[in-house]
Amino acid sequence: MLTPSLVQEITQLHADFCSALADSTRLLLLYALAERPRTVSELADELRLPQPTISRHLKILRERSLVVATRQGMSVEYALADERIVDALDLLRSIMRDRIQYQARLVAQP
Amino acid sequence: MLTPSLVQEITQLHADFCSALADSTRLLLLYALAERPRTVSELADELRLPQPTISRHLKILRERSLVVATRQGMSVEYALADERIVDALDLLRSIMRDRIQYQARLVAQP
DNA sequence: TTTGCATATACGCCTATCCGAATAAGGTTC
DNA sequence: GAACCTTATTCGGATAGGCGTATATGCAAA
Repeated sequence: MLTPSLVQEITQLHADFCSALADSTRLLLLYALAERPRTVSELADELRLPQPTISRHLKILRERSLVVATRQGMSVEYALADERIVDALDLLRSIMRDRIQYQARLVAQP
Repeated sequence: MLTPSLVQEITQLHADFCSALADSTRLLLLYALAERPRTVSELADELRLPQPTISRHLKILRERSLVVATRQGMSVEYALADERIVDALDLLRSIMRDRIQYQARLVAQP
């Protein structure tokens, strides 16, 4: 049953997390930060994207508490706010992989 | 390291799943279907949304293999394609809950 | 085959979001 | 405090995605 409180929580889940995950650049940022914290310019170098683009995406991730920022001297270091975020993404990836395998098996059927 | 194949996979993860999850109506549909399969009109009743709206969202979920459709007499029954989809969403929900608790604790600090 | 129910699609409009380019803001170093 | 480095923001234009309404399609029962 979709109780009002569940509806409310799912609405917030969308507003906070899911809509933030709906951009491939932001997914790449999260995976890059899953390895280790990085500064803005490091991220811009690694993703080969303009620095303003990176900053804009980091702002969205920061506002929704997916990443945290700490100043380190002249630069700002970003890190994942919760390691489990990539766990959730990895779970989706394995679902996706299994689906592809299943579809490939269907095609291979005589 | 963001290897080309990882970048490729994440790009597809976004295109297939994450962008499909970036709508609160679709999240509600997935949670409704997590309980039990339902027909289009049942879903429209439960979410109190127009039938074309439900059909449009179901099409998106179906195209990305998040749900599967089977005809049952005069109506069409939809079901989750993989139960783990809601597991991933539930993981995100618990991250969200923990974050809220953490922030509440910060505010409560003297 | 005609009628009717359930679902799917088309169209037009509106809003949200992304990007590139330019510029501002915040710290650090000298 | 002036110059510099890093990061953040703003602006305009382009695009994608959502919704309501109307309508089409697909089965099924008679």
